[in-house]
Amino acid sequence: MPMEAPWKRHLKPDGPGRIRISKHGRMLTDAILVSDESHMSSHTDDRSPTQLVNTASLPGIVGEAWAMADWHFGYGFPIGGVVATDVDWGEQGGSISPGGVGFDINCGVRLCSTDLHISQIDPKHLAEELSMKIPAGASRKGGVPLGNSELDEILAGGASAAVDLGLAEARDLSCIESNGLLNSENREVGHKAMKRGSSSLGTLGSGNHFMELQVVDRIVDEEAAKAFGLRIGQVTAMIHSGSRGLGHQVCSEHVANIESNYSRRGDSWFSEKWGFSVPDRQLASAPIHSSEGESYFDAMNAAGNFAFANRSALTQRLREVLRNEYSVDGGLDVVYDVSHNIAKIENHVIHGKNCTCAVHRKGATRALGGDHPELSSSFPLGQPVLVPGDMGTASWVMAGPVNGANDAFSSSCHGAGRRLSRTAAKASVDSELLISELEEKGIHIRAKTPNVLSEEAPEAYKDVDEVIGLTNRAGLARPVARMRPVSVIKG
DNA sequence: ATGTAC
Repeated sequence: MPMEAPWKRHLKPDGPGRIRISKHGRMLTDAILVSDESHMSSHTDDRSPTQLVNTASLPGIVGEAWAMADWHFGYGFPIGGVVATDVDWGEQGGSISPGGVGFDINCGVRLCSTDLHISQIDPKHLAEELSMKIPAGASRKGGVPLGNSELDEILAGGASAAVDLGLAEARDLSCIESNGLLNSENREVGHKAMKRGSSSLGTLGSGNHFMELQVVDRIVDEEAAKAFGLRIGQVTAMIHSGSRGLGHQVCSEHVANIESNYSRRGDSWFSEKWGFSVPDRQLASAPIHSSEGESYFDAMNAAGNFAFANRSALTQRLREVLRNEYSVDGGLDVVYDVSHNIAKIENHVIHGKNCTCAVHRKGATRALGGDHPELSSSFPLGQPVLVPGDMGTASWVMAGPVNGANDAFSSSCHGAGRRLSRTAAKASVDSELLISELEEKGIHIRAKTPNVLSEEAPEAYKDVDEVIGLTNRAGLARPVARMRPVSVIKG
């Protein structure tokens, strides 16, 4: 008989949509799962709450360790995890950990609105056109070739550098998280990562990445939907992609570098250099003000800028396709663009005290209140929170609070969350059958690799509507509008 | 997620 996971004896309901794991063992803080009894019981894998519990022992952690409603198993940290550390903790600051951000640095979602009504488009034809014009799949084929100086401009300037290079529109910038720009002073991105970035800009990638045309099929919050420029029957476009091989390379190198400072000590991993101890080697972290910590943070931001530019370049390709079909570009505007794999320095009030902290969001979306200075009064009803579901069901737009911050360091879920592992999904789903089933539902899908389709099948994901409901009940973000897919491009 | 193994 396998031993029961210790956290199971420390669970207690903590209001609607929240289950608290009280501090026990090596935890420095409590942990909170956005979940309820029925949602909990649908999870047969105990490993991700164990991962969440492990993160609560990161040096310098503040508040609680959170798992958003779409939590599932990840590298060290659970996906859906939100962990904040005090940047002024100890001699060199609290933890910064590459595992708390993920391999696809600044993977994120962009939602675009159009002037088109669903009755004006031919989704099957557009799926075909998009599949020919949007570079997708694991290769870099079709990406924008960049010289080293151009690539460095992107790493320094993010989405605005994409505008300068003619790969994006200036009017899009104010509708991107952090205006599409993260501060990277040194851009210490190795030559391998530079090479991988030299021809992958403007490519979708593989796995759960996609470009999708959708139709707004439900409005829950009329006022916010109107403010976001959304209405029933309208065609929208959603792009889910990240920093491609460049970000992956940056993460791999820094994971290796930081992990190399840890060695086994009893049942945990210890860094002599920093006096840090973590229960899992994959949680390896460096003090944020150490040279390793600063170097990772700076390179992570550079890779994050690449991801903003990548989603910008993909938007431009989408505009070209629409321009070919209609006289103009379909009136395509960016509603918002969010990151769901990033660590950011933010000010928060924790148990009544102000704290500058490094908020790690790994598979979690920022959800700022409408009065936050960054939104500069453009979203008075709360920051748009973009939640892609699965390709056979729907995606959602939510909104952060009207005022102030939510309890999870202003964070929300980032998707439906995986129910089946990639391998389990591949074993149980026939991709040909899936294509015809989706076609019958009016969803036209084009994929570079059939295997990806099985991995991404609707049954591989949790019910997105349930995840949205939990997030709402937990008081993190409120649902605004639901979009149903009609044309889907996969890698 | 990923030049899905250097």
